[in-house]
Amino acid sequence: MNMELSGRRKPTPDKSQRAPEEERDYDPSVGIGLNAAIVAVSDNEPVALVVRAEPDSIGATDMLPYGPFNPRAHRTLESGLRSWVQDQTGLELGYAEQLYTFADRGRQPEPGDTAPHFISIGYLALTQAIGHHGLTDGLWRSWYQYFPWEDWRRGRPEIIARDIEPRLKAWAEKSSGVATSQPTIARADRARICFGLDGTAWDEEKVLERFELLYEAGLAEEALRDGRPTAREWTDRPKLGLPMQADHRRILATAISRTRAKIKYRPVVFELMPDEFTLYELQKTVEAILGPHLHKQNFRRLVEGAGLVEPTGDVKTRTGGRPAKLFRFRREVLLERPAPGVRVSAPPSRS
Amino acid sequence: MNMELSGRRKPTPDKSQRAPEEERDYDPSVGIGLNAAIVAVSDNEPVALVVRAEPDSIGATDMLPYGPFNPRAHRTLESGLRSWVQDQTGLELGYAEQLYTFADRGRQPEPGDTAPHFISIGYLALTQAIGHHGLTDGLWRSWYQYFPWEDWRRGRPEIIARDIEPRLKAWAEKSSGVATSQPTIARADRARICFGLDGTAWDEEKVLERFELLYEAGLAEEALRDGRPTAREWTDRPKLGLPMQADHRRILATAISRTRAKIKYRPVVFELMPDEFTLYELQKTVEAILGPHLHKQNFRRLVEGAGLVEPTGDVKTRTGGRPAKLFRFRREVLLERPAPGVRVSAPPSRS
DNA sequence: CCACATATGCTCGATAAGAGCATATTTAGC
DNA sequence: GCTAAATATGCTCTTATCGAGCATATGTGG
Repeated sequence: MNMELSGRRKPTPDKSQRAPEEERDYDPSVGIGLNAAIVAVSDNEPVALVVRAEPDSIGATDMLPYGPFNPRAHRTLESGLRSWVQDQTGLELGYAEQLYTFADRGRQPEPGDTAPHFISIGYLALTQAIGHHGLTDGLWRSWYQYFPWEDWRRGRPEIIARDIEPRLKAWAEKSSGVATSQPTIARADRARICFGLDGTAWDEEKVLERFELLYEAGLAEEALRDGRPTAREWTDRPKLGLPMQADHRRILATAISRTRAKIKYRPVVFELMPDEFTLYELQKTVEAILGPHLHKQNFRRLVEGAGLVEPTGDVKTRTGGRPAKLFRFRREVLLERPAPGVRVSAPPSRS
Repeated sequence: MNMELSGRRKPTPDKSQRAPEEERDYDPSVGIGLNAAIVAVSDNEPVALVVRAEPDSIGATDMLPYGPFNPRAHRTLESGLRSWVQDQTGLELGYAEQLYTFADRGRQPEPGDTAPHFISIGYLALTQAIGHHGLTDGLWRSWYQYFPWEDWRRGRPEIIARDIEPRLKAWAEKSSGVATSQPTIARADRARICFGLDGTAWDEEKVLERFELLYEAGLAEEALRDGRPTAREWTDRPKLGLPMQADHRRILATAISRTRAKIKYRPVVFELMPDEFTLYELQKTVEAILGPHLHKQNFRRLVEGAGLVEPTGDVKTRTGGRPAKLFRFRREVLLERPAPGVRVSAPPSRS
């Protein structure tokens, strides 16, 4: 390959600032897709906004709202994303942040050297769960339908011990063939760490690692579609979550990872809440995302003590007991300290 | 724009999986650049590997190793990056992770609708500081040369009170003109939070936010180059750090942010260390990156207590005092708990 | 009016973190 | 060789934080 960037040896020409890029051999057959994982919590269920492919077409799967990045029409990646989401679903995004850029060859159907390549730039958006009215298209679907093993709200999900653990163990047995002198972590160890097997603690943030492991082991339907070698014996296996189009499930997994991580150190839960809410509703929203149950009194102390909320003065009655005070988010905290999140520690794992 | 993705309304054609992307209007004039912020610590100085443009050419600036992504030659983004770095500098990368994808129009010289657009995918690599031998090109340069206000190792850097604070205050005075009914944070507040003004605590992780603020205020040389409106009165101002080519300084800022954050919760310091090291050397490396001085005894307790290291049995003499035990990284921790980092808390800010 | 459910305030003990004291072992200078 | 200085290392003490439980307040439904 060329070395033209080694400016010290070989001076770049006059128009120095741009020059290097223009001189390179560059492949124009790369498309750039913007993908949005739009997350909300509706009735204590964390949901993502998906668009359905035609149900009766073969291989129809859900997909995230997405569209190509057009540098002429879009000033920034994020504005391009917002415009696509608006067009496809009618939703106007609030909070949004970039997640990751995916480009693995082979992570799309019909791979091959001749196929044009696509890069997916994934975004995470947090919003309130507005009803299906207001949406021109798309629907809210629980993210646990795509990742049932992530739902620990009622204890350790059965699917892990029943469907995942035995298959991962089998996959780990026939090790990767390649000599493993490398410092790569052994398959069995990866499985144990990712899924909390053999007494290892469950880390709710490892959503992406878990999905990647299942994909690699040929246990995600997308692996079959992509023609991965290990996927041949797959057909008789139970579905491990709903598949999605292209690499969208991977993007959604990244979104869940990020959401679970960020909720702990930045006040992002409030993007998911209505203007006024009770502390218990707030707690339930956090639990919907993180899984385990939290200690109610300590949660109160934490949230109030951090100055994240202020009482509105009103109360919410008909809660089945003593009326709950209503609170609102104190936006001012963003101006104070480096605004903390809802720090919670996982309870002793109930496996 | 088109709505062809709304599959529920308008069925996608037969080859359903690929179809939507191919039908879109997609602009092929987008180049994809891979940029590497390669970080090491040499003699207690955090350094990045940069390639110098010809010194006597006009506007010559440092740049990060980079090259275009070529989907035919590169299986993944990361492998493409490794290959570019190897070609340009002779360095073989170890640890690498993706940082962010930048694409703002206007964040490059000669912007305009006719100019081709480039997307920069930034990567962070951590490595040992090998000598300049072994490098075919490029040099290690302290990252504090690009961001002098980030160097808190000898207390609060003077440049903040002398050069930055007054200019940011002036910039905040003539507010953004646009009516600020929006919940956007006021300029003065942003400056205060980013740079720890008026008694606000310094957050060493806000490296990117600080640089973005300086750019926006027209105080970064790149802003002048990009023809930003506020940059007109800039010429008589002192340089605030060395500028870099294109948006490379922004990528480096992101890399520093990520490094500072990650070192606290993942054992990534060890990527920067030789195989054997003393605890004091380890501490000095952490301090080079994070800035403030740490309490030596507690640092020992923390690192040893977390099981991150094990003694080799040897000692290092001629340290100027009692010989220090040598340690090595216990790679096994990666197989145990979700492997913690070197948790450190900032000492009371010495402002 | 009572049983019950939820909301909310407060305390207690375990643990981890910040800070300092004390001791060990070397090098440098006389 | 002896001593001062420098660094390494172990231990203790205090304080902040967190998990957990008890107690009380104030509604709803029968």
